[in-house]
Parts: sequence; C-alpha cells; structure tokens
Amino acid sequence: MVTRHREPEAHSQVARLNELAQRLMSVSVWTGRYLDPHFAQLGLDPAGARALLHLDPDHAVPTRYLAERLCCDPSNVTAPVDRLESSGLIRRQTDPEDRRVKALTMTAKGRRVRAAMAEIIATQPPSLTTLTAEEQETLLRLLNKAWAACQAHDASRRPSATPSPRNRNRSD
Amino acid sequence: MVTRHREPEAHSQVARLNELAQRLMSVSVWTGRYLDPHFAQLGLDPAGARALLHLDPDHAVPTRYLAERLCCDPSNVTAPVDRLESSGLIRRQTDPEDRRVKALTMTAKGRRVRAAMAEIIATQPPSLTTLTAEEQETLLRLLNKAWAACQAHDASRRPSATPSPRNRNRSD
DNA sequence: GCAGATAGTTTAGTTAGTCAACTATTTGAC
DNA sequence: GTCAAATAGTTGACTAACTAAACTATCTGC
Repeated sequence: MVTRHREPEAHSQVARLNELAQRLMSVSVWTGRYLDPHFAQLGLDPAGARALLHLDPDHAVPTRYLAERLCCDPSNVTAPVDRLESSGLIRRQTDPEDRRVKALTMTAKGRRVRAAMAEIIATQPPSLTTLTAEEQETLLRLLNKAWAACQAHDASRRPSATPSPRNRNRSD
Repeated sequence: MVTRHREPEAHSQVARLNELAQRLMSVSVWTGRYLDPHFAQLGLDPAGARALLHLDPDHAVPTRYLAERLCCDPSNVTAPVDRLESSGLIRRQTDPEDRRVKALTMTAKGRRVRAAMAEIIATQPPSLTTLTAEEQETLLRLLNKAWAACQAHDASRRPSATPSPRNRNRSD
C-alpha cells in the first residue's frame, strides 16, 4: 500500500507525545499556582501545602517517601516539615523499629486543615472541575499507570531492594 | 508501624479529585526531572529546554504567549530566552505590526535541537511511553480540555477580554 | 496630542533547589 | 562480637528560580 500523504504514523506519535508533555506540565503548574492563594488562606505556604497534600491523614509516612512523592531531595522537605510541625499540623516520631526513620503523622489540627485543602481541591480548580466524574476517573487511572511506571523506574535505578553481598568494588 | 501504601478507599468525588491532583503534580514533576539530564546533553538548561519545548517551530510566538504556556511571569522568560538566543537557537524579532511585541522564532539550528527534544520526549520517559497510543490520545484529550478551562479562567480574570481587531487568534 | 494601557526588560529581594558533608543507626560478612 | 558499608535525615554553602516594582517603548482611544 502506498501512502500519498507524508504523515507517517511515527510522526504523529512524536507530535502527540510532545503535545502531551506540554499539556501535562502546563495544567499541573497552572493548577498548583491557582491553588496556592487558597492554601495561603489556611496559613500554608506553597511548599508546606504540597507536603501536607502528599501526607496521609491515617498513616505515618517516612520523610523519604514524602520526598519521593514530591519528586525532590529529602533535604528539601526538612524546612517545610519543620514549619508544619511548629504549626502543630504534623508530628515527627522516631520509628521504634528503625530509629533512623522519622515517621510523619498528622495531628487532629493537621487533619482538619488537610480536609479543608481537600474541599478546595475538589471544588475550586477549573482545570479539574471542568471534567465530568467519568473523565476524572479515566484521567486518574491513566495518571496512576504513568506514576507506577515512574516508581518502577526509580526502583530499578536503586539496587537497594536487593541486599548486595559485601562489595568492595563499587564502580559507580 | 510505618506503612508506605495508601488504602484504596471508596472514591468519593473529594477523594478522587485529591488523588488526581497529587498524581498530576507527581507525574508532571517526575517527567520534567527525568527529561532534564537528557536535554542537558543537547546543551540546554532546564528553563531553556522548557521554553524551547513550548515554542513553535513554524510560527513566531510573542513572549507573553510563551510566558502564558509556562504559567509564569513574562520577566521570568527573559533570561532563558536570552540564553537560547545567544546559543543561536531562536531569534527575537520585533513585530512590524506592533513594535512592542518581540516575536520569538526558531533558527534552523533551533529546529534541529527541538526535533532532538521531540524524539527524546517521544521515546524516553517511562511515564509517557508506558501508555498505549490509545491511552495517550485519551490523556491528551482530557488534558486539552483541562487546559482550555485554565485559559478560559485566565481570560475571564483579565478585563481586556477584547483584543485588538487585527489580532489573529493564537490561543492554541 | 495626550492619558492610559500593554509588551517587554531590568533590578532587588525572597524563595527554592543542588550537592557535599555530617550524625546516628542499621546491616551483614567475618 | 567487630567493623566496614549502607541508609535516614539534617545542615550549610552555593546556585537557580520566582516575585513585585519600576522603567522604556509603543499602541489605543478620545
């Protein structure tokens, strides 16, 4: 079969993924900037709000998992977590099973503020509320699949999952 | 006991939109951080790469539209655009129809580098390549709808909703 | 022609991110 | 048990990015 138009499938694949990357970043950044003033009315700075958003109201979360969800270095969450702690929204508790780990748990006040954030997120940003419930489900499913690929890639880059025997010749 | 996972909960509207906001930001930031080293091999710093990504290979783009797509203040694009210009990737041309406007156009070298970026985006990030072509189409459609809502919100916040008569539609 | 608005840049001050070093703790080979 | 290596988290120095105001140049409407 001879194609008359020079629009090969590979070209549209490249174009689609590029538009996808652009839209993903634009919508994400726009939504974050839109939400920041709302969160500021709750007494939260942008970094603290993002940290509280990714914490779990019901379970303790180690600092490194928070950093992983925020896609940043653990050293970058120390200051926002300090502020959240001094505001009485979260607590730092040493994990008795591994005393290196600081488990982050929400206080009752933290859960109230987190619930207020949730209400804002669920009702305010036009980028999210413009979608129907079905579209939100679909978008969430696709982003969950994408996020799973991100975490799988991170895990494959970290050989920590497989405890290595005593290796004196670390080449990297 | 420290847990690293979230219990799957009944998806109320609030819970779904909160998970959606989290995933949107995590996937977006992760993908950007994943791509940065690849773009650095093309001689691009992160800010310059994002600017070049959102420019158009075939049409002149005013600085304010670039800032709009990057969701930042126009003053924040001056420095990255300076670097792209001194690297010979883009040109700043005064629009003869409105001499206040600096139209950003790609050079041949800029188009080559932009094409190399496109190839990287289309083949490298696990967050995007893990999706099937159909899923990519769906995700793009939903993000386009969300982005349209963002732009509509911005337009409604600006009292100058009536552009000049000869201003052609560049709202993308 | 002139007041006011807009596009873009500059500047100063603030914030956020990077990276190496450091403490404390755990792990596992011997 | 001992000790080298690895990990969790923090600190500090440095760099990059964002913010908001002032500023130039240009355009629009009256």
